[in-house]
Amino acid sequence: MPRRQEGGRPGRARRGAPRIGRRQRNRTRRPNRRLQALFIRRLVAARPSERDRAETPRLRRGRTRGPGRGVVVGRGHAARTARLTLPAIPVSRDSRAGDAITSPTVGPDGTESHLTAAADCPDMSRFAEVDDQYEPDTVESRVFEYWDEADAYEKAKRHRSDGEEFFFVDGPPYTSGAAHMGTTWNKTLKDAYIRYKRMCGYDVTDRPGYDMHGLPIETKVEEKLGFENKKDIEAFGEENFIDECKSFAEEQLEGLQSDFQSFGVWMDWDDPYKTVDPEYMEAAWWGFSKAHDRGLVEQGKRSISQCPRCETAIANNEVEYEHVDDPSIYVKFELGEGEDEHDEPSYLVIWTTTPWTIPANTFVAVDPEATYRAVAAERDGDTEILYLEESCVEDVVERGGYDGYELGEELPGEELVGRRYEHPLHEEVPDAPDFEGALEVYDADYVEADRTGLVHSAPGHGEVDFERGQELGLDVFCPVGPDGVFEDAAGEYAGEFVKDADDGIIADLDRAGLLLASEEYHHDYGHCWRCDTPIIQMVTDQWFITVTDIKAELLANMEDSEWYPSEARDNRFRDFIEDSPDWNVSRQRYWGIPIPIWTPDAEASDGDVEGWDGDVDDAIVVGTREELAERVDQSIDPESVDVHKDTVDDLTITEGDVTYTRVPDVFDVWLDSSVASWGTIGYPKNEAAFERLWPADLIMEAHDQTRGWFWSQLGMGSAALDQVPYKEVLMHGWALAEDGRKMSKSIGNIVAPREAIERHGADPMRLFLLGQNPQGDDMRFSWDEMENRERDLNILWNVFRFPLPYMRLDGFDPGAVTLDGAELETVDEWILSRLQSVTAEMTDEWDAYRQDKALDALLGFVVEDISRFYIQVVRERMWEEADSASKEAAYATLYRVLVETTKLLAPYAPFVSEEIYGTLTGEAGYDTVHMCEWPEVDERFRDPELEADVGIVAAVEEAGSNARQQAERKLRWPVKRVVVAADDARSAEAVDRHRGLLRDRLNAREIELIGPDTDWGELAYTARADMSVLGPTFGDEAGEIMNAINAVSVAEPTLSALSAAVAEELGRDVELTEEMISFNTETPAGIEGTAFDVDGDDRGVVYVDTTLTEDIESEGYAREVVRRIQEMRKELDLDIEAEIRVDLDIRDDRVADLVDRHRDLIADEVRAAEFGAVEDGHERVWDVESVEMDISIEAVSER
RNA sequence: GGGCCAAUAGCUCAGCUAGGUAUGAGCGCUCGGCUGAUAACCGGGAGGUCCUCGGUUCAAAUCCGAGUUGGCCCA
Repeated sequence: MPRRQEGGRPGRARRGAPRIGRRQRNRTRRPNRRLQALFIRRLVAARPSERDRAETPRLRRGRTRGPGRGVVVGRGHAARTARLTLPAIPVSRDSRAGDAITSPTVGPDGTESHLTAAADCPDMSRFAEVDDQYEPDTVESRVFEYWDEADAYEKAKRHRSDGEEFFFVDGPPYTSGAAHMGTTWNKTLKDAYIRYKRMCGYDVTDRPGYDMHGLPIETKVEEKLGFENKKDIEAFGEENFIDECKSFAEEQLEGLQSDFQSFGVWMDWDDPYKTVDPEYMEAAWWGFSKAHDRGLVEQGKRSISQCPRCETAIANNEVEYEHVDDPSIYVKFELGEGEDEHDEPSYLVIWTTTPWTIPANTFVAVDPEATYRAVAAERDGDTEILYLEESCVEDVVERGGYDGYELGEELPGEELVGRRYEHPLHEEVPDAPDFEGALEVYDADYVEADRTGLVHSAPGHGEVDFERGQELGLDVFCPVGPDGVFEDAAGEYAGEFVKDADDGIIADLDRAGLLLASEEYHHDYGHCWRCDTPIIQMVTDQWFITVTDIKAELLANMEDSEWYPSEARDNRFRDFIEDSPDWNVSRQRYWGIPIPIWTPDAEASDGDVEGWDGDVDDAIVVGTREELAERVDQSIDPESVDVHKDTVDDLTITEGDVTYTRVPDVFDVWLDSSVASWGTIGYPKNEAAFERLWPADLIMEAHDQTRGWFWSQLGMGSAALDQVPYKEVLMHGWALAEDGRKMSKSIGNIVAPREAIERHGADPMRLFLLGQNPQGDDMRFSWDEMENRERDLNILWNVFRFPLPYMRLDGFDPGAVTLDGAELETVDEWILSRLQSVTAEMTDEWDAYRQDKALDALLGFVVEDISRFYIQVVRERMWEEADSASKEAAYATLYRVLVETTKLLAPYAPFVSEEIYGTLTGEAGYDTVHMCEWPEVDERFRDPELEADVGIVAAVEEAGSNARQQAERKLRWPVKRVVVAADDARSAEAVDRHRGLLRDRLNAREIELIGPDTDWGELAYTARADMSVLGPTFGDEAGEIMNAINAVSVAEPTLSALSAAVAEELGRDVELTEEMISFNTETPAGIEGTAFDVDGDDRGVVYVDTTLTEDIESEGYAREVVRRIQEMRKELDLDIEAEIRVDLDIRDDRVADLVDRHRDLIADEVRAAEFGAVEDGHERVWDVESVEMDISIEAVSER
């Protein structure tokens, strides 16, 4: 398969070129002895021209080491460079070259022909030497470069261009700051699922998006330019300011783009959708105009959160709550004459933390159901009547510093309703509400029996006050301007910033004798999320999409989307929809999509025209740039016009006598992203794509988007198209810091993805992130876990590089030596079956959006099955020098397993997968592993019975190792026999079938099997109680009986024997049944035994007979000697093939004699040319099983 | 202040929907083994108030209630 057939640039394609940029290592790589032997043997036969090439690996040994980690050149990677120089073999997209191993071809010369000498192999780059150690950064650098050279992303994408389309929509991150761990998790998930879907054959839409408008950027730019408020912006000029915002947003975008690319996200980085592009802005206009067509747009007064610095409404979810100290005042509102029976002055007592809202007080609210008391409170001989909710009386009187009080009449809240009172600040604020209906007590459902039980209500400010005021038909009085400064209507307070006016208001109330108590209150108060200014509630004119009118539709549409996890949709999301108010989409700012509404303007019109009366039917809502160009008085080009505020504000529309001017507001930035599902495909301009793709197949974001993007899309989609714009939602959590709290600057616990990549690499970071449950739960960041993932990949790396030297030397050709022709052995069949099971499990998990569980299965397979079992068992077969069917089968099996594993890993760790895949497949594979098909289960290799067998055998082996250790018999010493007492036929069967395997693994001379129906002599038995049976039967006594059953031991495993023993233990008889107990065997003396279990179920016992015989001792000691000599060879840093002379002095004649019997074995293993006196060699005295051995060695060549 | 979610070994988490001895998993730690993948691999061991307090039950990590801490959302 071609990889950039124009080849490498000069000078970089030489095989064996010095490698730079690798970490310094102490160890040097030594070719192993068998490899040396092979070389020597083959060199003899090789022609001179071939010899040069065959020697290449030797030359590499002295390779230059580069500087430390971090400086990466990566040109020297043998696989890559070789690939680049080789002639290209064109491969059509359908040729499925990567699957050659599944559709085997037989070599032209029959099965023997593939084992050619390395020098003859045309494709030696395959199975090329790789780094000893997995180093993420060098792998990643090489792969980045390779992707670039090979156009890997484009190829992978093009490869699926005929596939079924899958419309993924990227939720656009906001372009401020750099990528943090949460965004990183999000993008990594997206990347993984896109890769997975591609591997499954889909043509996936992968256009990334960026949210680039809005107040956050405005405030950053204001900061940069040193602006204080809107007046500075006006002085600077709107156009200039918008330009600044645009370039700032673009700058931020670049930072994000490179961050996302740094951890291998493959999206269409050359063509992201940007909410600031005219084409995208048009999508918002279009959606809004559709909502207008349905009558869902209106202008109206609403109580909103206003940032007085930014001078705009901000969304509730843009309000951040912070701890602050505010005034906490109790104020007496004097009842009017004749409003009650008392002669003393009477007051309604209210409590507030916002004294500045008192000028706008319009009514007092009570709970009609609650009980109120008239309280005669006395101070300095004066008595006054206070009306309070009864549970609040004591507290208020105490705060008021009264000398004493008497409880007067008791009355339900509804009896207070209708009473009139005087405005407490009517002197300071002459315009204060006193209109019809004002200054009265009303009932309201927001009243609680808290503080005083009476609530000061100002419909010009508070949200609930406003709503109740509307219901009651009360006028709205709000004497505050958008900048938070009191206007003229505020009387004496005019010109003062509201918060600054608090003290004066409190003083005035005090002077009027209306201040009952004044304290400080520590609580959470809303602040502007951008500039940290305390927000104020006030009523202003805003534009709304009246989503409350289509609430039923929203709920019904919501049901059309599938959520993972599903509870999120049915709880949080539904709740939010049900409670959501109309959507305020207007902002009184600059950097946003201008609201496309033009209203009749008396001043701009010729002749006698009235201005707009607020009826939205009289307004013009423009839906597209085309329409704009057609309707406006000025001449503009719809293709090129930028529709930002500075441009469109100058455009007018004239129809008949009436000239319309644009409403100056811009959209709430949440509206921008709400149209992403059609904005990203260029709708309304690009209708074809919309028809084909919309709605989105999948979106995935964190749970904060329930109230954000999940909601805004549903609202906008429903308003514009009466449909939910997405089919599936994967809702993940937040990235928390190691301490379990959210990452935040103030706490200083932020971990940037860059830091994680530097410390452990992008693949390990991705593995960590993708190993987290993606459904709803928050993720707890952990350096430890990331290190573990790096270690997992290191194991994979070792597994992958282990067979390479052998395959390379033998010229293994996976195209010729296939599984179908191979004489598979049991372990081969087993690992292939495991591969099928893991593939099946992973596919299920991916499809259920639990890629984390799929990853667990994969890593378990790599670590447990391949590394700890298969490789261990198969090593000897690979060491064989001669060609053999067994070796071929091992090669073919391991090759298949590794390639498939790499594919399964590809969505998680795209870098290391690429390198492994490239090295394994060479020219025969796809240009990138990410073009591969997701592995399918090959039923031919699936053998659940065999998997169960080996599971049992592995359990027996583990137990055997345990028993060996208890007997203090090292694996180096053979044991006479291993007895397996199987509890069930299935276990016996498995052991019987795999005796040979067990014998090897346990270094036993013999495996003896005791079937389930046979007792083995000299065994005692213990019982284990089943609490689920004991509990219901014995109730209170169950625990005690359980302990007794577990404690006793009997000679035979029968109920009667046990009953007797338990009765004795307990001191009384209990009636036991078979169901209550299960018997376990107990180790007899002299022989060590350990129970083995499969998935927690005991299946039998393994006994290791460690009786020594001369034969065993002889081999055991000999191997001890070998081991010591090998150790000493290492200490001398001898080459593997270097021959030595050994001087062996064993200070025990019997042992010396035993060892001597294995002289040949020792000589062979340690490459001893001779035994004899060593005078000036390396000498050590060892203690082997309490026998002193004096060993000296020296290299013979040194003499 | 309200809604939703979480809390289990030093770390990251299973187990909780259908209550039944926490032989929990991986990693880490520790002791031992292996030593031709060796910064790999294998075995043993230590390590838990299952956040707290109540309740239901013969029996609660699991079900119920209250609280604590953390997270998200909303005020």
